[in-house]
Amino acid sequence: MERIEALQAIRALSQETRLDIIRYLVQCGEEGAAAGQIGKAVGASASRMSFHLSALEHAGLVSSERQSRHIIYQANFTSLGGLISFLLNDCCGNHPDIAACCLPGENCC
Amino acid sequence: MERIEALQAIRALSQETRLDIIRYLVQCGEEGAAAGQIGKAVGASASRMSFHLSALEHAGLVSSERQSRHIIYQANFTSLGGLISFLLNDCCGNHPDIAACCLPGENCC
DNA sequence: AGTATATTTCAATATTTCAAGAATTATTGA
DNA sequence: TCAATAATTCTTGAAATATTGAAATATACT
Repeated sequence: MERIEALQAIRALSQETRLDIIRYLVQCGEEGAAAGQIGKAVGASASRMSFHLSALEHAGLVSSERQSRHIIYQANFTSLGGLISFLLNDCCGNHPDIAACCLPGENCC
Repeated sequence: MERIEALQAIRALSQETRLDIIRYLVQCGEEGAAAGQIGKAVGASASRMSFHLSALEHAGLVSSERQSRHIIYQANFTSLGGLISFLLNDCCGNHPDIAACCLPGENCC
């Protein structure tokens, strides 16, 4: 993930409700969850959910798919992994305190 | 790192100049760099630097120390590592796409 | 067609954040 | 003490962001 893309992902995560949405969607895994269900989980109104989910989708951190009346959102694990790799490599590269946490030879070290 | 602390760190990183500052300070390592030197590196005025460095310090991502007329800033690698661990564990916990990047048994998996 | 459900869109408002420049503080050395 | 350097603080205004509630859209069911 490149600097600008990473910045957009970080911006998207930098808001409490949106961070909670991601944390919840990660727990939901591949199955994802409907907007209303996520809203209940994080305690936000429908219009707020729509606003924040759209921001997350725009940043590439979630994807969506309509299923009848519901719109199902899923965490984008590839993007999340890319963001973490950016922070590890480009942003914190090679510092022992941080690199110790990764496998050598993997894309994140 | 806990949720609120992580959120503050993410907010601090969510601005282009501040992200550049961290990237530069990480390159500088333990030695750190003076505010003016960082400002030259990232192309920001003195008052902007002061504003952004103070935000980063408040979030715990950098520390500072006066050395004669200069104030030397250093990246806080412990905090950066904590943020990455938070994203890996709490935020993206156990998903294979992401967990594959870490050592099993380490604090981040 | 009519009603209920799920979600998005829109407009208004409030809040936060950023940038620019002037003024201020701290330190050093002549 | 005075001048120079380094950095911070303060003020102002502009821009971006978040919240609320009402209205609109899409889908499903009867």
